[in-house]
Amino acid sequence: MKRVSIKDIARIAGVSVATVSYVLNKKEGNRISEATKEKILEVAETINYTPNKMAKSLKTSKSRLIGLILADISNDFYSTIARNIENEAMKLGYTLLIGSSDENPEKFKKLIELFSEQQVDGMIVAPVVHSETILEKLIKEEYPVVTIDRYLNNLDIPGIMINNREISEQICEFLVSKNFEEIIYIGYDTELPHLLDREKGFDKCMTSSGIPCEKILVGLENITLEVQNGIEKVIKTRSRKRALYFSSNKLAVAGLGYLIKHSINVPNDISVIAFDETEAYTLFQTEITYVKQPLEEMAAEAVKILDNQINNYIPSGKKVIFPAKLIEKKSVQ
Amino acid sequence: MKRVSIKDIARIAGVSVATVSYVLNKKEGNRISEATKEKILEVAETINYTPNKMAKSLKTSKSRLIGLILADISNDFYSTIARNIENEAMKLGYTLLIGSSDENPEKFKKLIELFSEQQVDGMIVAPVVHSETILEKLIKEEYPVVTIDRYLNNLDIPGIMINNREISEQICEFLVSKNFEEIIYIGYDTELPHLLDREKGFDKCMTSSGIPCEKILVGLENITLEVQNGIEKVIKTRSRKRALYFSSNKLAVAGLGYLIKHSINVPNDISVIAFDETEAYTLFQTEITYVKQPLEEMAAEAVKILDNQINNYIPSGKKVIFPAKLIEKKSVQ
DNA sequence: CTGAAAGCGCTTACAG
DNA sequence: CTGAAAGCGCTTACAG
Repeated sequence: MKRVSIKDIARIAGVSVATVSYVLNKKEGNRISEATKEKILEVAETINYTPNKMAKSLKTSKSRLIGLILADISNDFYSTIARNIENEAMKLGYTLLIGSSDENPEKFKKLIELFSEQQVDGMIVAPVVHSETILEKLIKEEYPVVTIDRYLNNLDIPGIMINNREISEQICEFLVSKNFEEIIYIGYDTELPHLLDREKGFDKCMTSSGIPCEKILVGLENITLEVQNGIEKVIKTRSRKRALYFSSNKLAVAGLGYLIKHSINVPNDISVIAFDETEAYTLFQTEITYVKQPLEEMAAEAVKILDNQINNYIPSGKKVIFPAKLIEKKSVQ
Repeated sequence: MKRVSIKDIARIAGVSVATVSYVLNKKEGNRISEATKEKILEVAETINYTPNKMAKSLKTSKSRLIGLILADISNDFYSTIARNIENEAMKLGYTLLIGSSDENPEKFKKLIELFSEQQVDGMIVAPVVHSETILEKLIKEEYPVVTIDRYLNNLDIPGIMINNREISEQICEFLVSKNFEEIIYIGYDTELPHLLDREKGFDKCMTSSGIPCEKILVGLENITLEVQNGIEKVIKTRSRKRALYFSSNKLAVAGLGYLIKHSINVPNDISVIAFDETEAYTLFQTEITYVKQPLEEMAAEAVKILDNQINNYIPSGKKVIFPAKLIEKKSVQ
């Protein structure tokens, strides 16, 4: 795999590497004669020249690389974010490095280090718990970083998120208005602030409404079993008009899987509302009422802010908050 | 974002950059005294040194970067592949660049060029139609490339795939053994060889069995509508014992969505068998009988072969063919 | 045990 | 209109 370089072009065309560099980068501005210009382009073409962006990056300190760290690229929700970010990044001429953290702070840190050694111009990350230290180190170095989906307390990094607490309250108010006798929140047992916000929204509304409620909180992994056991236990008590509120797509899929398996009809036997979209909902017997995050707009904004930071770094902890939307279908009655 | 370099360490520690490089890379082999070694490590730590992999790559011509090109990273099937490749690549110390081709040869070419300019050590790609030229160019340059999931005719690149034709025949034989009066294949109208293989398997078995069959072939995009119209048309004719054979997860999701919407019961009204796994199946009323590809093993093998090619390039068109497995559930009766 | 020097493939002020 | 030269941050044979 012998690479051809600007030097080869220069030699063959009988000019200096400087001249070659100027015409290849279209920075001649009338400096170079048409003749040499054509010659150089022709040689580049025939010897099949591919520019070495590493060398360029080394010289210019700009890599046109962006690092993206999400919890798990094989999760619907994150792969949709990744895809939208890919599209936006490509538009601006960036190439994407991707890594999955698996909610593991060690892995998260490892990825940050890997990407920063790789000289990415900036990163878009969904931070995990206990990743404050590594992120603080990054901002101390004025490394452009933007968070997406999640945020961490006391961390001044620009971020893109939704109005978690408010939309959660809205969901609950919506459920309250339907006169349920019991509302069950299925969430994560976690310290991630954006998830706690969803829980807080639930708590607040439930307290003020006085409707009996229950919470099933599961670990971030192996959720299927925990969710199903949780639902089973709660449902065993005497029959009531109940609603299940799933605070993520994965939780919803786990829960709906249980309902299907046990022939529990939605919404006749129980109502369901869920966070996030997923293709899986389309195969469920009942169209699911869910909370839609504007992922495309969020991705676009994340890339835009990151690009701005890359071009002109300004310390900032500004959060851009997108309103999520409750999409009413047929799973709540 | 001022970067600290090996030079800074050398200056502060009062040694040469060569010495610093040796201890940082653990290539001292007794050359360096414990004292200077410690000193260097200490300085590196305190001034927060991050190695510049680009500079290293430039010098060594090894980037430890792998480019991954799939059709669409937001598609379940591909994001699972991506995740598995990520895991394997990380184990071997590679970092992943990712891009989606959207089945578009121009985009595919663009990504290949981008990645090769970025000096990736190798690429794992799911080639699209009409991507022969760009891939041939790559192999002429002895650039390590491995295909996954798909392959192209007359293209000598190592590849990982499943036994598409054989498993498709098996599926059909399985259906034939169930005495269906009509079997309907839902596939893509495409030239992609691995998909044609699935169709050929179907054709062969159907011809020999003599059972009436039908094919619904849809374009690679906007499949939902086409699949649903196709099924609707076929189903209108007088009632028979029918089976639907979906040749991809996306087609299956589109088709099952139609069945759900029209309250067509599986397997009582119609049987269903599908290629690939997807989370969505778990929310369908009936457990879907499907073809499982060993994606984890395939990803591991792809990375392994690529790594071998990177370490010691050998022109090869060898295909590693993994057997797919028919997982019998309850959607065929 | 350690350092000076060349060089990877580029860009870009500077000089002519 | 064009080129010589320095330098980005590294590695590595070579010399001592």
